[in-house]
Amino acid sequence: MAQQRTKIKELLSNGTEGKTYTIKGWVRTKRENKNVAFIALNDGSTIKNIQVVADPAKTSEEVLRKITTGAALAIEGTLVASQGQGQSVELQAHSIQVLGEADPEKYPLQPKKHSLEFLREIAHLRMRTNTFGAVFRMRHAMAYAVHKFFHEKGFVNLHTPIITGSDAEGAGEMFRVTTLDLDKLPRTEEGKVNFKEDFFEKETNLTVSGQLEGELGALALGEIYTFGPTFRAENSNTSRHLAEFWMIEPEMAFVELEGNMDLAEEMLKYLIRYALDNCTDDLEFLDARAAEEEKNKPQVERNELGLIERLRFILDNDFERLSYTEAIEILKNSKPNKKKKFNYLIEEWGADLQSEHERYLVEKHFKKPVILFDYPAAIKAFYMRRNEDNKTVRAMDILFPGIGEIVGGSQREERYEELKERAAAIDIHEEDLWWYLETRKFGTAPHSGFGLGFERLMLFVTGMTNIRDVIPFPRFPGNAEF
RNA sequence: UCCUCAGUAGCUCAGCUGGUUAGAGCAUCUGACUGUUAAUCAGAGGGUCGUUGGUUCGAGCCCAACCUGAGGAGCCA
Repeated sequence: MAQQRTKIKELLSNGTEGKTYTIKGWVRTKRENKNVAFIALNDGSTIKNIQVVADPAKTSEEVLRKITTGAALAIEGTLVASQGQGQSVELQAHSIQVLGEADPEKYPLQPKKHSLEFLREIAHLRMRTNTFGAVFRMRHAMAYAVHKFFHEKGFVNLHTPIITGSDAEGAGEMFRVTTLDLDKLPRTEEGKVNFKEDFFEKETNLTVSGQLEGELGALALGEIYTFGPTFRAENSNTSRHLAEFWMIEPEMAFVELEGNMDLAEEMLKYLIRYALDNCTDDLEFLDARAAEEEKNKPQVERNELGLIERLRFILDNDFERLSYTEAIEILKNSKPNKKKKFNYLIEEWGADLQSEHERYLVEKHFKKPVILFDYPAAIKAFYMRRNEDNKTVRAMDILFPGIGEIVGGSQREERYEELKERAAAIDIHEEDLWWYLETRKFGTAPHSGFGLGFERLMLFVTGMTNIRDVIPFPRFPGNAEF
């Protein structure tokens, strides 16, 4: 078996009939009788299996017995036209080597449908299934497409820190980073923990956003983006939140809110087009899978469009852009509001929108992605650019059907005095954020950016419905297994 | 964190009004079958009914607490 292995994807698309190949992979199923054995082998390079045909007369009984679902095999054989129906070519095995057995009594993945909940509990093995193989191949394709998109547009990939010393953004609970001995914490004279003795000689946490550092980059390099892990210690138990997730945060100098919205829409469409163009096999599988799931849902909850149709729909339609104020008007006059069907009724300007309101706008009223902008300052972050009306800020959220908020961004407050004032109003001390404020002192300029939740994009693109199923090893309250 | 629902074989589930020895499909194993497609047919093995406590002559079923999971809400990406 000196020959180099050929990946199954390559073999199926470019293999030459009559030639000898070596393939390596894992058994999905084996079917056999006295005269012939069929092995469906998968190596992860594609969702497709190759059918290996083995002659029981030429294969030892011991080897044949060890070929069970999950076993790793190395096979040398000749690629031939298939005599059966389901595939055009198959590999006629000359020799089969069992690299690793998988005890069929104990191996949890058997050739049958498993629930996603069960597979989540065996995340170390779930990537061997069709569904998760497809999802994680697509996750790679999307990550690659993100870098490709920004590279082509001349953005610089800026690596912002994962450990941060500023608790300033106030974007929720953070994970503490420390090397202090928790059993013997050093104390100050007032009895508080003395962080002067900690590794960084100050309190440090895992980042909740690379935005503030990203802005520093944009105000030097022009256009930057970050793409890295982000951490929130919120006690969130939903199908849309993770404690550790990946976020893409572009930041552009000399760009105002409209350009920001343009970039976000262009990017989302680019990524979705990339999926349609490059992940055909996996998408077709996931499309069929989602259609199967739909059948089990009551009529009212079913999607009007299938997965691939939904992706095409995004490409063919402009996102609906409307101000918060316009959205409130629509919601105020909507049927569910008038008939008091909303749990939270919309009565006046200034109310924060609930999930049910966002869903109504996206799924019922406009039936396409919606970009909401110019929100009340009171419900948005301190760093967002204040409008001339003095009550709204240049914020924008992109809402997607079935997912909700996929992008959140804004034009940033570039005026020193205004920014300082707004930071102080929510008790952020100047000495903690001096470096951020200084960019407004020296050569400040209008600039904008947003954050795109990578896993939320993955939900949309794969048709999966739980965010824990689009990241290989999900982190959420009470769970850091694997 | 809150609300709702669920936890029975490896997996997905049924289990009547509380009543004798807890069932099915798939998976696994054995046998049969000359090319199968999650093969088919026949048979077999497989259970601390989430945990703890309670009610009762008797609990898979009723009650309580806890644990785990799902859906929804909040926080947000």
